[in-house]
Amino acid sequence: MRVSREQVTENRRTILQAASRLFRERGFDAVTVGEVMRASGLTHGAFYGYFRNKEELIAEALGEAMSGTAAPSGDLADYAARYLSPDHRDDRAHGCPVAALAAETVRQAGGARAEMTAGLKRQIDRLSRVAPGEDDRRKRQTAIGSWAAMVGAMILARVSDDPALSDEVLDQTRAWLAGQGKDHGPRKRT
Amino acid sequence: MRVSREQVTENRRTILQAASRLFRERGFDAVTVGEVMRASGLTHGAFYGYFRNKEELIAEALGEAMSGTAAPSGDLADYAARYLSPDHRDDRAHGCPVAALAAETVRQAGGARAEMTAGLKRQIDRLSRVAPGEDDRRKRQTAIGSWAAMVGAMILARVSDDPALSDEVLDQTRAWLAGQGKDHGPRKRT
DNA sequence: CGTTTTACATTATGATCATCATGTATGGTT
DNA sequence: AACCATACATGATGATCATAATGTAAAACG
Repeated sequence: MRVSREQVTENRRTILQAASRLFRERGFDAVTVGEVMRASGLTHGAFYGYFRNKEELIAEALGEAMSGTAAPSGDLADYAARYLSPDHRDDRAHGCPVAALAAETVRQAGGARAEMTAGLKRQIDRLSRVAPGEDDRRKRQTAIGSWAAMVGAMILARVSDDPALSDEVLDQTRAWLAGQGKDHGPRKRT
Repeated sequence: MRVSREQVTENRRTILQAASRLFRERGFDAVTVGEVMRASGLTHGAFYGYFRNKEELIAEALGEAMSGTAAPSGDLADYAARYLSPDHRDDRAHGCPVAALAAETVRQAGGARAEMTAGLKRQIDRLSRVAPGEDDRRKRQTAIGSWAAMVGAMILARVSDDPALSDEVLDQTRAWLAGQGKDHGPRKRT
């Protein structure tokens, strides 16, 4: 052994965090196992002492990323304002794993999808708690709709190569959500 | 020549459509050039008579897919109801290229991003025309926010491996959008 | 009808990876 | 201090691709 027991558990964490960062930045396919290990200060070959294969790394790194998501502090509008910021748009590596990786996770093997689905449920539950609304059913609906809008807006803002359009998508979605969230008293009449 | 002039232009269309379908279904990376050609009834080698490289195919196929998007008929709620249907969720190959490919297009070379950005602008303009709202500014805001929610909800619904959650995301986003769209009279008070 | 052009199939070529095999040196253990 | 277990580095291996080179047969054209 070149490395103490503690080093090993620390290395595992390092690998997972490096992978989580790199995957969010460039996607699952574009990041090679060797690259993850290099970013962790180890060599390619050491990888298979930690994980059975790349698929397992992807699932665990995604779980890591999903767990690392900050719980909403403040109300839903505050959360949306932070989420829809240019800083978040420009820092994929440390940003929301759903916006960065959900579209690719669909085609990933079971483990990764399960991790993301579990993360989605947690996120919807947490947002439901801080969402405005009359009853729990309505709060949850607001949480789901708002969350979908946040994720979608981030993806659109990132893909646009026109900076003005990109900013507009973030700003207008934020304003639109704020307008939506304001009041929704009992609405009986058409 | 084994093939007439007409065949050549038809072959080009066939290749682009096959690529557009395959890319939406499985992503840019997972689809090989050989596969696209096989799906078009030709062999791998013939590809380079039609396109300079895979990058060029991706840009053109994406442009094809973005142009093929149906213009909204009816109001925004109708459009959202069709967009957020289980049929659309389950048929990536013929569905919205933005929901299927936007997240990967970010990392693609210039041409593909430009095609998608142009498509986004067209789509926002078209949705703005049918969006409810007092003035043009507000209609555009509603269009952007609603479009973001639709794209986001589709991505979330597709990644969820829990069918109940997947259906809930579609249903609740649709209902939430319908609620949002109802009325937004002049709102001055906090 | 003969010539030329070219779209295509076939077959390399070379790069990139994921995964595996082997040797080695050091921490753990008694 | 001596032995053992193992985490690691190094260096295959084999698969998968994108891209390119070459040959061929049929369309285009005079």
